[in-house]
Amino acid sequence: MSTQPQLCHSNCDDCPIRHRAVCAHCDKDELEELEEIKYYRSFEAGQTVIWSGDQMSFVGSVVSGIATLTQTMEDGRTQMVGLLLPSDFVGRPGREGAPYDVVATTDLVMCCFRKKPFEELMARTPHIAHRLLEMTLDELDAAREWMLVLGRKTAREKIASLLSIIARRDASLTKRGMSGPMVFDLPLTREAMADYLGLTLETVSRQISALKKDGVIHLEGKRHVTIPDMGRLMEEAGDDTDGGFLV
Amino acid sequence: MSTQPQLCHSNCDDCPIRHRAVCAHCDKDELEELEEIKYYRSFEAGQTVIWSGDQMSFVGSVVSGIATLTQTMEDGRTQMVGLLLPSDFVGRPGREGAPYDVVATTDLVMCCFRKKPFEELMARTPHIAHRLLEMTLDELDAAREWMLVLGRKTAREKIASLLSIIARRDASLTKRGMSGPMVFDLPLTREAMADYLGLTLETVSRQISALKKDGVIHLEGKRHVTIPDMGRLMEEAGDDTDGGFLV
DNA sequence: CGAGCACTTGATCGCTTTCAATAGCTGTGG
DNA sequence: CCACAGCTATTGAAAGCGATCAAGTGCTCG
Repeated sequence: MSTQPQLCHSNCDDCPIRHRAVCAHCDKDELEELEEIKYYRSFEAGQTVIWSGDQMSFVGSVVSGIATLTQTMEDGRTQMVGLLLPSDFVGRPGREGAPYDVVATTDLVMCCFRKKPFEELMARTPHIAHRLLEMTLDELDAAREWMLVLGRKTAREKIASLLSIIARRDASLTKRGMSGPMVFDLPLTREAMADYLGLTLETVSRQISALKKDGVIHLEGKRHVTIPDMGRLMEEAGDDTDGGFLV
Repeated sequence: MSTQPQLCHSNCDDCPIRHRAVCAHCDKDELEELEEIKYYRSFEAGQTVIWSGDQMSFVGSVVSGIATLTQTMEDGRTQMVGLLLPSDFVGRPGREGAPYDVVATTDLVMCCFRKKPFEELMARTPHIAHRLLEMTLDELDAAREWMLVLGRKTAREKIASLLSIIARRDASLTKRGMSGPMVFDLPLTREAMADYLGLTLETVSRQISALKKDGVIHLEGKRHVTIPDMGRLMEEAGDDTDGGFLV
């Protein structure tokens, strides 16, 4: 919170999220228009990117790092409602205020577009509007999957679900497959996992210990996870063990 | 389940959802194109409109009645993930299979478009694509609000939240304001409410009784609700009591 | 009048929360 | 180098809330 966001610069050609972000379908001309209204911002782990209720002056994509969307009740209870990974889009064209807090949970780089020009560009660029619709539909699917987790799964199933989501995303980013053991680092604290799953951090800790004791996962330190058998984990999550291998 | 869907016909000009549905921004020409690929279908209360996993041959709008989107786990636990009211859109252009069961909870009339032609039309009709993006963003907001309810609210707060959502929607449909007592009929069974809120139907019943005993709501029969003080209900829901009066 | 359905209410159980203590790690300063 | 603060995480014990199991009510329809 004490340091200012830092500015840096980069090029769309060697952008790591070029083919997955909101600009994925853009051709050369469209990309040039985007370049004119774009700028990069960096945030440190823990920094708040956008405060709920604030006016939003920009929209943009996560380039690297992880951010969360959270809602807070008056008495302090909080629920995470979005987990933003590289290529995910932040902001809602056509809306004024930000409805949720956006917080960087790791060091974060964002590719930002000034909101007004972006909206105008979108109005005359079907490639962007179309891609944004696609991405919004994906987010809606993820939110609905998440609702099943929140509403109907046990604490143990919730943890297993979250681990399997992170494992699959990690596999798709690093392009390792889903056969054989999967290894990754948890990008979230126990408290953030609790906010994701509608649990307390104590319950998260207990269930992770239990999964470890039962051999469903292995832990090195607090964050480094190995999953020896992905099918086993998905059974624990209460998910179909078959199908769903394309991410 | 025993009867077939019935077909009927109507005109866009006197369509009750003309100004709110996916076609809201369409001009005369666009509307004519839509008319060519549109047809109406009726469903009886309890009928399944779309089975999860099926190919979808159409997309469309709810004209009248109420439908639900639900997910089911292998062991039978179910979670409602969408509540479809008049003007809401069903289906996802660009996707093949249906990810959720769509069930009519009341008698239902839908305005359907054949999927393939609709997708083609959408590709060259920004008005439609733009409106669909707007509606999808609204749905995403609703889903995220819902996630807070599922993850962090008590049973009593969940019931109060659902009642306040239904009350507000009813007020916006019937164009009565939110001042003074609000009166409406519950469109959901106790079981459907439980599926919506991630509770059991017994808990729903108990909490409704409790809210009634405490004078937060009045009941005539099982379904007819009067809310003497909307502010009080919103306090019970754990929501901000101020602001948020535009629906 | 009885079957079926939606709903209510009661008693008990058990999972998750709450409260509390402790461990392990990192960075700071005497 | 060690003491200590601050943070994250683990673990234990007890309490509470919602689930489960089980009757029972009231209504509609045949």
